[in-house]
Amino acid sequence: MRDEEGTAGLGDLLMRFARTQRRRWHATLAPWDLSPHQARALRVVCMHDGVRLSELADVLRIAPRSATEVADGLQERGLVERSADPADRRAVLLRPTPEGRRVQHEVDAARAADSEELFARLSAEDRAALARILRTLVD
Amino acid sequence: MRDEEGTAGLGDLLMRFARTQRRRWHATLAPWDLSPHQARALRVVCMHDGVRLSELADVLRIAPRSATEVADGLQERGLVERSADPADRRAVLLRPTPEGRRVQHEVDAARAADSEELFARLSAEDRAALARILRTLVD
DNA sequence: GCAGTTTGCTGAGGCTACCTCACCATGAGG
DNA sequence: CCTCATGGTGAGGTAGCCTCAGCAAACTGC
Repeated sequence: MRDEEGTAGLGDLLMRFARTQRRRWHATLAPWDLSPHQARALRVVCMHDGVRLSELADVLRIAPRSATEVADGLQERGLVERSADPADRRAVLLRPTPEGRRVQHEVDAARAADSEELFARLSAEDRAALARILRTLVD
Repeated sequence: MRDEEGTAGLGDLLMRFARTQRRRWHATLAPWDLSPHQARALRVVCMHDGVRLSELADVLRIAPRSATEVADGLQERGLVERSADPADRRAVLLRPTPEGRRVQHEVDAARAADSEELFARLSAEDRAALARILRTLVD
């Protein structure tokens, strides 16, 4: 464009690659029939081992009501279970089931493998540079 | 994670930043009440000046039926108009209206400004490196 | 030419993933 | 206690996709 290779081009490039990556992630998730949000939620639940719905909503950046639905989906598949929060009887704690943990590990491995494949064409230096630059941007 | 800083971390970083960028783009678009797809479509229509719905569907990577809806949205706002393709009377050519061109320029400028702000913390070298690396990945 | 197939668009209808609003139960602070 | 804030959920709505069927126009082979 008439942009002498400015930041707009950078943004486009990034968006474009992110789209590819998202598409691939979606495909990676297909065997387990999980949506990206569900996979992220499962991950969070497995990490913290006992997550409130409101926290989940916060992490996923969706409305609390929508977190209920994500949790429903995972619970239907038997990957998490709702339990009472001993500290607050209003709250619901999401905990992973053994099956949930298993699936989470599988998904994690699949994702890592796919990521590896995706970034394979990059040299070690470029990976390091990319990581450094992205960290600067995310800060 | 237990990933000795492998590519999974890279993918996460990228996704995370892409999310930020997407959110910002969405916010940038708010004044014109356009969806990302509509903005992309408007851009394509302005670029090529005469785009078939099927081409649009192709570029946006959505089903042809959905391209009709995107076009409907832009037409309702008076940004594009449907005209007959002289070469194929089945086809519909999307053309920008003067208003459409105006809006497209404004959106483009807003996007460039936002992008500039977003990447401001990067040195010129880092921008160049990022662009090079992303181009490698996109190839 | 002209039947048969393909192509370009769109109406109808459905799904998913969001949302807001209203509600209930519980907790926290005068 | 009485009020107000908070955590989750039922009800109901919307946006943006999809598939499928249908129609008109364009190709294709005989």
